Amino acid sequence: MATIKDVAKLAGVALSTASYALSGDSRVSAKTRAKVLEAARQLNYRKNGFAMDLKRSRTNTIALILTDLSGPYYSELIRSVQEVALDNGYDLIACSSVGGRDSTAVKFLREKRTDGAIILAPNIRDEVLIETAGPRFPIVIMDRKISSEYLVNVLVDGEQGGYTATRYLIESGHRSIAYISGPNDSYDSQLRYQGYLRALSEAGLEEQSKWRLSGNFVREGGYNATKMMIVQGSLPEAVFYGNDEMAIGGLKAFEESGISVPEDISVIGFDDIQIAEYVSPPLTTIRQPKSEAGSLAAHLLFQILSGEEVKREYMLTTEMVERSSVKNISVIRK
Amino acid sequence: MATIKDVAKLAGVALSTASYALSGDSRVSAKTRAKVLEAARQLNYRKNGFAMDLKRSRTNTIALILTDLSGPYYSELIRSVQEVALDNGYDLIACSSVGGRDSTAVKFLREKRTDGAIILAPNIRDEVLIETAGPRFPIVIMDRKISSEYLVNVLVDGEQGGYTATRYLIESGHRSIAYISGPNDSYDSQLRYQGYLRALSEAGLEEQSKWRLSGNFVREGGYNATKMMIVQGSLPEAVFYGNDEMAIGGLKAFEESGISVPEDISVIGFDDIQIAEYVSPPLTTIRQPKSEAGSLAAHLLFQILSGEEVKREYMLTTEMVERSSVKNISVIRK
DNA sequence: CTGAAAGCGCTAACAC
DNA sequence: GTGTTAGCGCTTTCAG
Repeated sequence: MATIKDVAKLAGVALSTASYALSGDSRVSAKTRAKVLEAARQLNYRKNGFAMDLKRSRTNTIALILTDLSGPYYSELIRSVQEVALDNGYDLIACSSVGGRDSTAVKFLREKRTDGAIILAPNIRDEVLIETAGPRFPIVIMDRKISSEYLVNVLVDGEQGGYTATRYLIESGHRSIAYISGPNDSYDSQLRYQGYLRALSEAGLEEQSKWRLSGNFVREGGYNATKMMIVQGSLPEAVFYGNDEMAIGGLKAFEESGISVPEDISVIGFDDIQIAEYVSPPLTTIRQPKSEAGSLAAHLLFQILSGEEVKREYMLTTEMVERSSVKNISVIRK
Repeated sequence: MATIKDVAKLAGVALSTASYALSGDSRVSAKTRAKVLEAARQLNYRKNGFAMDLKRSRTNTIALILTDLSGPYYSELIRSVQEVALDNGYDLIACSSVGGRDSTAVKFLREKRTDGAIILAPNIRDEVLIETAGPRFPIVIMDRKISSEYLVNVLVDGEQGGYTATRYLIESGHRSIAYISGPNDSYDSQLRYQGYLRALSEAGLEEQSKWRLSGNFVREGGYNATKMMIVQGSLPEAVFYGNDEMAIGGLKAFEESGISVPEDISVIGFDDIQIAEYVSPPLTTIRQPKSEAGSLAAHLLFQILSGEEVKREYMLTTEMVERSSVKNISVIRK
């Protein structure tokens, strides 16, 4: 691999001149620059990124850390982060946190291979984040609330969202409402559940333990939980799925059992992933402001990087999206 | 930021001893190691990844380069690449190629910030790839066919897939079949189109130009193209969408217009993305072996990295997935 | 087992 | 304008 030294030698100039020419410094004459560029071309010279980063001690790159690089939920968010990064002239890399403490994500964090990071990976422990963040390495956390210096939280009000969803179901005349949760240790799932409970108790309704199932936030889990409810024989009037993926799994389970949504049972999801409007029936759900959250997170990172002050916590709100998976049965009741 | 030098000083040992201790070299005594580790802890020492990479001149990281970090199609593929990378003790980062020659992807490629790369980004030009690949930097290309030293192709037989899809439609009794294509410059779209044409001509059918529309491989595009066909007034008996996303958009357009699938018109997609079986009706489609392709690509990369010889090109085949969006009307014809 | 020293490839003073 | 030089932080010979 040719180095800048080789280029300088071939061009017959000093090392630094080559460096200047290559980075377009105005000091070098056009003629010299041409010579250097030509030499670089001949040698198929490629600058070594690490050497540069090491020297500069900044990378011009931020990391987006995700538990799983796949998954529909993240799509919009990634896109918005991407956009903001590009606008700011920064590069963005996505790393996965699968593998726990040996994961790429943790390694990149610990070794500070980027200038900052946005975290959406519940499996990374709080301490790692707290230890890693610093005045020269800002971190924006989107998947939980941690109060610590140098850590900024961008959150979505899941409690309110859970409350809104449940409330909507109740106002549509439903009295028995199941909640299919995400993983038990999920911050988001817990918040939504709190909201669900609040709406229930406000309406004088009691939670029934047989109607609290876990679906792990995945389609398959929603499907299984729903099947289980069906097999048990007693169905609620409505079910609130902790996210859209599980709701979609649930829809399939209902369909397979000849139970029609929303005629026989109402369904509401959470997130408003892109596919939600394409399933049948189109899914009524609680929209999370994914793009907004992503943009905000990225903007905050760049603000910190450029020395501006930002708040420690930002709370975004959800929004009800009415489609066709919930039926208003309050009239029938009368 | 504390450096290894500070650690060595605090621990009262030489620089190299600290380095050895930190990397677990067996040369240092347990006692010394403990001293060093303790000093590192006290200083909250973090090794500088770049310095290490620079010295070692390898990164232990591979890059997966995607046009768009989002999108459902990639999910499974990413997951399988991830898995193989983890198994091989390598890190994986995903970079986007949006932004063309200024994109993160191109920068990482040119500056060789990883040990190798897997490409799934049609917007990166052939030359960039050819110039970048080398004996010390293997590249696996999944989105087109390029013959060049150091470049390995992992392809899916789209022509055969397009043929199979169309053939299936014809055998189910359909005589007029539309094709909704991806972008015109898409290698994949072209291949599928070739297969479509082959099946058509083999059956003595003619392609009708009014039934060749472009949907750009996105849901919205499929929706619009379908709407356009509907507005034009004359519908084919079946439509072959270049990918599932467009087919799902099409399904929605049909539903909105009161045209029922598959009773009034048959629909077939391509890819078999996860959601395909959850839409209504469940989508009949051509399955691309996404996980297999991802695993293979990653395995090849590691084989090359460890000095093994591999073939230049690997071709994977597709598979028909029969669900409910195609109706057999051949009986009716008789 | 430990320590001194030589760079990895590059940038950025600083002197000419 | 151009060249000399001192490191960035780390690994790794090579002597002791």
